[in-house]
Amino acid sequence: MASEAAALLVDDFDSRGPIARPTLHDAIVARVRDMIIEGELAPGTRLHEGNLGKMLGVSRTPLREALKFLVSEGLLELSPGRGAVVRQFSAKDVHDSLIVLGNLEGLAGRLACEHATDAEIREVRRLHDRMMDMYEKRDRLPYFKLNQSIHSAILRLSKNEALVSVHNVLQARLKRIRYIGNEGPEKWAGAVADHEEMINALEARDADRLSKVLTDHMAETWERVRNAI
Amino acid sequence: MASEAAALLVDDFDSRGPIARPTLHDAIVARVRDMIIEGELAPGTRLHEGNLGKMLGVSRTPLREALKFLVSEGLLELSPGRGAVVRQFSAKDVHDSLIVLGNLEGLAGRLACEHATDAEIREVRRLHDRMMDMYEKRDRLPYFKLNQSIHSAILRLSKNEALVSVHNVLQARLKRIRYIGNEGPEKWAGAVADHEEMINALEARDADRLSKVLTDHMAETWERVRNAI
DNA sequence: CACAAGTATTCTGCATACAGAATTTTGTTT
DNA sequence: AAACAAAATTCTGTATGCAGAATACTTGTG
Repeated sequence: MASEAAALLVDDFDSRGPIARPTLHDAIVARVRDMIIEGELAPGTRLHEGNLGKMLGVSRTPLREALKFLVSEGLLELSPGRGAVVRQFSAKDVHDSLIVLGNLEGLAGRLACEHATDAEIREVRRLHDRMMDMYEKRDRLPYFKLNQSIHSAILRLSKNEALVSVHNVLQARLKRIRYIGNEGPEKWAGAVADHEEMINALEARDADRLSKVLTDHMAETWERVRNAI
Repeated sequence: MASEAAALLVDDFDSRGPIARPTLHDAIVARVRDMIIEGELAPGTRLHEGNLGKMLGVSRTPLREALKFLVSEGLLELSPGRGAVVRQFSAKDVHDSLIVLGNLEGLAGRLACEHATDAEIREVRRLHDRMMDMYEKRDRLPYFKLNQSIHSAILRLSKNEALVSVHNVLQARLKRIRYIGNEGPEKWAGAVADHEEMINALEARDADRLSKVLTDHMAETWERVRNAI
């Protein structure tokens, strides 16, 4: 039973090495998180433990544990006596989060200039160039994904676990909104210009410049996204 | 049964108004969090669901849900097949977290200068003066608590929910360490001087100055705490 | 026909039961 | 006495059962 249920969710995994193998808990969390981010579970939706559990092929117990986890991440809200609800973010919530994200990315950029190796920076450059290719072709989805990768990479290069972790939490809350909020051509061009400056600043290890670009870039993200809320 | 268990943990609560009344879940989370922060559950301790549950007067189901919540907060780690363990923070973890906290408080100060009302700033001044009284008397515990209140107040005055929430998470992770890490007289004096500058900058609504003091103050916190790890 | 009260149903929150993994204890051999 | 193997025990992970709250439905009344 346990293994049957797990089979539906947990990918096969050859367990060499001491790496923690994915648990059912992790799989449920990841799955429900994706359902929220991709809009399958719209904000305000009340999560029905019975149905959702049947849908995922797990019983209520591990599902409820996963939901509590997502409550702590801020993706769900708990309404006592009536279970979990997909959290609604107001325009102010989004704006506030973007301000914090901008600040965190600014800090990450600063630290990355200090701690990244040359090889790591070259790797970001490769991501950047591939992203620019996609921009030339106006191929939105791969552009979007590479864009995300570049930001994640800069976070990772800060070599600051705590920073990565809080950034991820905030990022996850907004992912859905940023996913819908697709800018027009003019704004897209602006974003691309920002990215040119980012990679240049990183290669020059100019912490102040990189930090500023990243923070400002996030402020512009608000402009791109605000009317999509 | 449910109500009996709840009685052990959940304070009595007259339920007028639409304020969410504390649930057993919240009570367990708060209780275990406190046990970790106060060192009753030392880092590395493996949490025994049976014992801990009996101790708190709740069954394993809601306890496990609470533990998952605390895992997401970063206070516990999950070791598949062997339950939850109180997370150990390395010196680097603490340092990294303090850097992020410093940045967040800096941002909070900047925003507080913008958004706080005069009355709110006067309220912080009152906290500050009371704290200085406690410093004169060298009364450490109330000093410590007032100190925390001032920092929380500045966060709150930023009027940025997302900022408050990520700050709280990081703060909780370090609370235990900061609680032990009691500085000597020289460093204490330095911290007090920082606080003088903070309140002055806030009253002058000098965002740059307040932001800088807060960030630097956190860097000094590292010096005060580093040998306690 | 609208609406309120009472009833039936559904759903959450918690407790318990059970299987299998992890750990400890015990026994045996060298 | 040390080291290994096997058995017994404990503990986690999951499923299920049950009580009470929340919701939907039904029926009676103005």
